[in-house]
Amino acid sequence: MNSQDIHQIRAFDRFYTQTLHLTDKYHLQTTLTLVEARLLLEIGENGRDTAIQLVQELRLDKGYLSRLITRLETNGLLQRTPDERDKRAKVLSLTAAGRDQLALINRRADDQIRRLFVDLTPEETQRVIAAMQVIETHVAVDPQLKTPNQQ
Amino acid sequence: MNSQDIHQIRAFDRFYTQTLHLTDKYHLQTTLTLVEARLLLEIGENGRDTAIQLVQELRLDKGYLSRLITRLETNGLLQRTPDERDKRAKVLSLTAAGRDQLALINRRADDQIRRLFVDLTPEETQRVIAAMQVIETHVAVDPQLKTPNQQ
DNA sequence: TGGCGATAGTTGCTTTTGTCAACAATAGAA
DNA sequence: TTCTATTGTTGACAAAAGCAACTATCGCCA
Repeated sequence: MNSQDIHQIRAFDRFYTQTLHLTDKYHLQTTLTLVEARLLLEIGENGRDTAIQLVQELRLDKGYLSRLITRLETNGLLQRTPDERDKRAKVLSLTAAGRDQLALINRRADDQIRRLFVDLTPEETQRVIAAMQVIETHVAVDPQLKTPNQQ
Repeated sequence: MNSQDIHQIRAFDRFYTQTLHLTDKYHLQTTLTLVEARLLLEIGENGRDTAIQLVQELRLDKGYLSRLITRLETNGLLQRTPDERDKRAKVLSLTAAGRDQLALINRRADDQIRRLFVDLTPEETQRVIAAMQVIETHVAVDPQLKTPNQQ
């Protein structure tokens, strides 16, 4: 792999981060911060999450997470219910309002994707999607991801 | 563009953000924060930057930026020299130490890319790069990027 | 069974990061 | 010249994130 290749890949990285500006994708025009949106997403998709699972999946400090959850609970977006089997743990789930909020976020994210592809012909769109699949199936997962550095 | 397409694209986004974990790419194992690394990168590549240009390019608050620059200057990584033509402005440039640090960051970023591609055959690598180019040439730039929201 | 190290979550405290507004100095146009 | 816009700095503050100590519970095992 020569340095020209690396240069191109890094250029793509920059392009992708800027264009898709992944950082503010989900919480666009909601009152939620990015982390809160990610929390909602995670809890909403997975169903029965517990705080420690989120700490691992989202790589957050547990104290920080605890406060985030409290905030979302205060805002009525999720609820903590005691875990029957493990009385230390609390199972997190979205309220109806939380599901609404999540649906809104998803709709916005979908819209954003649609806008990015609006000028492409169906053929071009398919080419891009195919290209994404090529990348996804070939590029290895960075091993550093597997060694969480949070407490 | 159907919802299945959108779903795939969003899945790719998640994959890409996580795998490349773009957020901590540049400052890996250096003493610099992400923003500082981006600053160094920007100044290093562009040569004769001025604070206001960085405000626009990196979309930072100018007060915040001012302090960041001070910090990097204190650490001996860059210097401010008075602009001849505009006495309000100061031209920013890397010191030798700054260039060293930047080189280190670049080396680390390159290494990370290399690690991600290490298991691919040369042919697969070329396919991925080609796929990236397909995406890059087809996907539109998000118009929101063109309307800076910083002061 | 009960004692003990590990785990889940909360809380207080601190640091880091980012925002906002006011300000001085200079630029540039009327 | 005078007035407004621009560049950069600073102070005050708010939000985000991290660290460490603590409680309650778990689960192992002697």
